[in-house]
Amino acid sequence: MTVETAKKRIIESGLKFTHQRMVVYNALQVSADHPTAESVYEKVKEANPSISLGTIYKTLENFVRAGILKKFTDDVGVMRFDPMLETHSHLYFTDTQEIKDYKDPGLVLLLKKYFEENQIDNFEVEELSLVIKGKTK
Amino acid sequence: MTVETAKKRIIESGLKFTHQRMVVYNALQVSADHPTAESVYEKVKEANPSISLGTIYKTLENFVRAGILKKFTDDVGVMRFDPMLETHSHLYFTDTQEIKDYKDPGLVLLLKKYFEENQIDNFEVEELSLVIKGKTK
DNA sequence: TGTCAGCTAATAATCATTCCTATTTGAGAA
DNA sequence: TTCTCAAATAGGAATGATTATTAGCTGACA
Ligand SMILES: [Mn+2]
Ligand SMILES: [Mn+2]
Ligand SMILES: [Zn+2]
Ligand SMILES: [Zn+2]
Repeated sequence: MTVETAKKRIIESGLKFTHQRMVVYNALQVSADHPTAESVYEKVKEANPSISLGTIYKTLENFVRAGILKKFTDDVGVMRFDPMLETHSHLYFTDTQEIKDYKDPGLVLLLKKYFEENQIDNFEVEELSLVIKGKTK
Repeated sequence: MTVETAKKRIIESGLKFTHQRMVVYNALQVSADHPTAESVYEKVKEANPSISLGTIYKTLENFVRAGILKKFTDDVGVMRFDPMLETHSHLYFTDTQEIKDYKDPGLVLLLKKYFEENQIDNFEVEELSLVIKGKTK
């Protein structure tokens, strides 16, 4: 079932279906955190020892271009890949280094409304993202 | 005058005053953009050809630790140094690659208030920063 | 069954940043 | 003023993440 879903998703995004793409796809769907290319590599390599790190990078990049994943650069400059496509913010845990999703439609609306009412001179807002740093309470 | 101000600022931050520190300090005070270590190096090297890139990095880092500068990682993962110490946001110009300051106390209050009223489960917010991407209108 | 465009593995190259170390500098002690 | 020593610097090597290159492989399709 997971295999079929993955296959379907990959093919309908316009990419050819391959074993490597499937395992990378699945690794991301089950990940709660926001894995780096390196951590996807480590995970995938367990069952697929011959896969190369370059393929991981290229596959992730292809998925981003195809709209299957998003990517962002974390606060130390490392690329993170994110299977959640809807607009959301990230919580940076300064104690554990985790990055968790924070989805809040109310906040999105609030910000959108704010910038509609308070235009910035000579600037057209295209994308807003809030970086939230803090720690476990 | 600039020299004396720089000297004063560096010494009162607890650092020894050196020529290298002065020129790096001044390069940042006059910069409108948010320079990288490399761009500070290029600028400073004109009048100080023997300064080394390692010294630029170390000096900038010392200034950050001393509270004279702030630093952040831009959207492609490169370190940026910022002489504006007060809380503010950054406008990322997707067309020109510029990063400009956007200071808006109203927005800061709005966000602060929002997160006081809408607590996040098991998370204590320490720092909020809004990344604003867009282009010249 | 043969072809060919697209994939992949392996490895080299790049880029930003940090580390290392021999040498220099300069503030304070004598 | 001269001496001394910790701190600072220059220059280059090392590191880590990412991208580029390329030769060989694979699988859909004629
Ligand atoms: Mn790095
Ligand atoms: Mn990098
Ligand atoms: Zn996310
Ligand atoms: Zn700024």
